[in-house]
Amino acid sequence: MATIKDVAKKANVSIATVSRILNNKEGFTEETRKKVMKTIEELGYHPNAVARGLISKRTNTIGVLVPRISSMLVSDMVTGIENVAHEAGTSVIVCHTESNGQKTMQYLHLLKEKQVDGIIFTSEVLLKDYYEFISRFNIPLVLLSTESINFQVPSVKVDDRLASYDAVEYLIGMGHRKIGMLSGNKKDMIAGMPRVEGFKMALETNGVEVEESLIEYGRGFSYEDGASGFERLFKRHSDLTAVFAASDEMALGMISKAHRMGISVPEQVSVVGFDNIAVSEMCIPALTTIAQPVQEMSERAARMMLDMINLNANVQSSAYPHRIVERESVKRLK
Amino acid sequence: MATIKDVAKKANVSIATVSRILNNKEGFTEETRKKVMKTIEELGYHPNAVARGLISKRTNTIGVLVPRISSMLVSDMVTGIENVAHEAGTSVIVCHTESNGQKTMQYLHLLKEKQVDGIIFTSEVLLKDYYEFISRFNIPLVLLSTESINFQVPSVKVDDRLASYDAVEYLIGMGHRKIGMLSGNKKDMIAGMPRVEGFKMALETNGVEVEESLIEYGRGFSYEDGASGFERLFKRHSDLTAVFAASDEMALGMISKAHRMGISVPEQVSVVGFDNIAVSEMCIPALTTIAQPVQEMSERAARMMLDMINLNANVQSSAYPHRIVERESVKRLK
DNA sequence: GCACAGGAAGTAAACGTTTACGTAAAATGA
DNA sequence: TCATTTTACGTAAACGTTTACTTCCTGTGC
Repeated sequence: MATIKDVAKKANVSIATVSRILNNKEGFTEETRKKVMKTIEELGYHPNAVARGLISKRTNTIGVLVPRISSMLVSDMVTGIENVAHEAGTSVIVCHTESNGQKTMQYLHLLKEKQVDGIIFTSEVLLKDYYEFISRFNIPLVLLSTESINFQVPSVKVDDRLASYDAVEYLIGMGHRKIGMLSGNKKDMIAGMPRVEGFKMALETNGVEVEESLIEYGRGFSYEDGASGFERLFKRHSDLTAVFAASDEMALGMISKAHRMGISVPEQVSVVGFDNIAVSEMCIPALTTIAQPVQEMSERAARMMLDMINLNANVQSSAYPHRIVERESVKRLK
Repeated sequence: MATIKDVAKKANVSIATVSRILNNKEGFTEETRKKVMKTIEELGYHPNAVARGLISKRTNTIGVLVPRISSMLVSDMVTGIENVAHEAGTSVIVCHTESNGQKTMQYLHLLKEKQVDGIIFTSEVLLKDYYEFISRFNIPLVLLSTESINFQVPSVKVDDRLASYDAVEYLIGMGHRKIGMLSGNKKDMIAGMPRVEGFKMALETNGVEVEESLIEYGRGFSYEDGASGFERLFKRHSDLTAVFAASDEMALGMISKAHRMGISVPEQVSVVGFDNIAVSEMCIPALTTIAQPVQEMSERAARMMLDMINLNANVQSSAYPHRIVERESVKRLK
């Protein structure tokens, strides 16, 4: 395989000159540039990024940690990040942590060894161990679709509490009073708790009594959680007219289960979801949901990362606006 | 940041010894091992994979090229590959080619510069340029969910023609005669043409006349393609009782459009899809479809890749069995 | 004609590892 | 006990770049 030395020898220049030419560093004439470029072409030479990385301490690579949540959400995030990263000449290594602490630590070690320029951590609680490891080595870090309460780390996310509040208020506006909630994991401080709080707040603010039994907690935010959760919820409250689901997948699970139980959506019970994943508009009835601009947010996170890396910038966390996407899963009560 | 030199100095040994210990290379006593490990711990030393990669010519990294097809399929593939790769201590760099030839070549250059140990190319036609570039540098290559007719490259995929044949024969078995097809891109030699051929073959074999107008070609395999395709198809043949869609997303698009047109699935028209993506069982009606064991296939591809890299093995292409997943989108005609 | 600025190019060190080779001491065998 | 093998470890080169420092040359101003 041709190296910079081969090019230098064949072109009768020093390797420094070749390097300068490749990096546009001034100190050569147009004539030698042409000559060198020609022999590069002839030899089919490609610079070795590993060698370059060794000396420049830059690998042009970032790591992205994703948990085992909705594969669609994850896919959107990775795509968004990868797009802007690639634009800037940097690659992304994906790491599926499966929400497993041990595996996550393993990945962090790996990424550190690989000398990634930065890490984007998504959709999960940033544990102390993670944070300490990352900051000990001064690796730039940004959080996507999550945030840290204990540590100061730039993040990109929507205001979950507020989004949830709006969703429920929307239902109330449509005439619903008896509203249930399909929540994710109770212990999730990011997407769990805040959404429940928003739910309660919306009810209270609008003078609807809050009953704990109207909230059904799931293991996670999956289709399965939504389906089984709804069954239990409905058993307790067969008179509810609407449900707010903490994720679109849960909403889909609920719709499916309702269908099987002979309950029609939205005629008998309305539902609004959360996330606006691609399929939410593909299903029947098309899902009314809270949209997170995931692609945009991901791109933002990537850009923040790049700024931290290249400009050593002190980036700010940014809250993204959610919005309600009205489709067909909510019925207006007279 | 601590390097191997720091460790060596602090532990009073040579760097060679530290290296040997870290790589289990024999040539040290248990005593010195303990001593060295202790100072590694104290210094918080982590080996630098870049330096290691430079000399060992191994980066423990592979590149995965994915096109802009169903984000769910892509997600499953990447997950499958990443899982087994990580198991073996290698990372994966994802590259979204967006089915863009120029961008793909860019990525190939990038991956070569980054000295990846191998490349997994998915779901797309392997162009001559791609192949030549990759093979010129002797980069191990495996194809996932695609294959090459002109070049000999190990691949993992299902037999599209056969799968398609089975799908259509299934419909015939359910009493359907007037069957339309929603195909993807006509020019796609991998997932386009073969599936159409399977469709025709099944009809012929079962004594049903084949009409070209029963086939509607799309731009790709998307939801949109399915929706608009069905509308045109139905305009030509309002008497069809079943449709075979070349992808689940297309099938979903069709169902949605049918719903809007006041046509009920499966009562008036049945449909079978292709892929068995996660949401196909979440929708209403749940989709009857041809399942490709994507996760399994992806894992297989990754394992093949690792074998090529580590054992220099001469791996064999493997065809994976598809199967029909019967759900609720097909009605039996008496 | 000379001092000197400035540009083009070369030299060599450095980045953090792995590893072939060398060496001294310990273990083995007779 | 001595010769020989084995073991534990050190030395230094190599991997393919970037870059600080140097050198050489051309041109400029006086």
